[in-house]
Amino acid sequence: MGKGRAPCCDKSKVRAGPWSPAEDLRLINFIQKHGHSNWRALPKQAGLLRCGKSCRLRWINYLRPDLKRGDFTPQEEQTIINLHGSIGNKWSKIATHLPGRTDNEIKNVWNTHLKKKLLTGKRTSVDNCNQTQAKHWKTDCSASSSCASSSITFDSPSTSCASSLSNRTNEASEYSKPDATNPRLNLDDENIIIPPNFDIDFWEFLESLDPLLKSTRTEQNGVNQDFNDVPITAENVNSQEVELRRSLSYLEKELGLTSDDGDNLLFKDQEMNLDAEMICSHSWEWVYSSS
DNA sequence: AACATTTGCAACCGCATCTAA
DNA sequence: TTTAGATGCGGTTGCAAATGT
Repeated sequence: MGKGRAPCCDKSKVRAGPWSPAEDLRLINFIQKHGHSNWRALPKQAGLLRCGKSCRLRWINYLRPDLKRGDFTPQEEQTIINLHGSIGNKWSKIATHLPGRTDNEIKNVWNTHLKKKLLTGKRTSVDNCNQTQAKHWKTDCSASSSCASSSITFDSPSTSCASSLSNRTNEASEYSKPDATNPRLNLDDENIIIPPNFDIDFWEFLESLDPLLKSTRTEQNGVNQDFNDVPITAENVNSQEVELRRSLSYLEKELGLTSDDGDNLLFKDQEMNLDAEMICSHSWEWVYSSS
C-alpha cells in the first residue's frame, strides 16, 4: 500500500469539469426516483461518469429543487456580514440562516463582493475619518480610533458606500446570478426538442451527443434497468405518462424553463424528433405551449 | 478591432468529522 | 476502542465573460 490517503475514486475513469445538461438531467431524474442515500454508489447506479463527491456537489449547489435563485437581498447580505462577523468562515453554518442559499454561493459572494465592500468601506471610513481628524486634529485626537473601529453596514447595494466602491459600473447589482442562472443551462439561444418517452430513448438521445456517457450505459448495473424494463401495459403506460409529466414539470423548474406567465413546457408533438440533421446542426428547440 | 486585465462562479482538492462494523 | 469508508466543509483554482486600454 502506498502512503497517503486513497483517492475517493479512480480519477482516470471519471469525468471532470463542467456538467453537461445531459448529466444534470440524469442526476436529477435519478435522485428524484431513488434519492441519494449513497453518494459513492450513485454515479454508477445513475450511469454517470462522475465521482460521488462531484455528484453531491452538483446536486447541493445547483440542482436541488429548494435553491433560491437570483440576487442576494440587502437583508441576506446583512445577515452574511453579521454572521461572518460573529462566527467567521463557517459558510455552512451561515447557509443555515439563509434558506435556499448554499455555502458555496455564500462563500463566493463574500469573497467576490462583501469582503471588498467591507474592506473598501472601512478604508473609506478611515479616509473620511482621517479627513475629519485632519480638520479636528488640533482639538480631538481620539477621532481616528473611534472611526477606524466603527462597523460598516450596507443597507442596499445602492447605498453610497456600495456604489462608490465598484470599479465596474454595474457591479452593485451584478453579482446576482442571471435568472435561470447558469449560463451552461440557459438555453435561450439553443433549441432542444426533448422526446416524451425519455426514460429510455431520451437518455440515448442525450448520450448520442455525449459519447462519454454512452460508454457507461452498458456498464451500469441494476438500477436503470429496474425502472426502464417495466412491462408495457395500459396501466403502466398511464402511470408512466403521469410520472413523465411530473418529471418534466420538475425539470422545467430546475432548468428555469417555465415561462413567466406560468405556462407549462410541453412537447410540441408526441413523436421523437431526432433526425440526424437536427442532431448534427445542434439546432435544439425547447418548445413551449400554453396548457 | 485586438489584446490585456479583471471579475464571477462552478468545480475540484484535501482535510475534518461522522458512522458503522 | 479502533479502523476504514462515507460525507461534509472550507480553501483554492480554472476558465469564460465582461470590461478596460
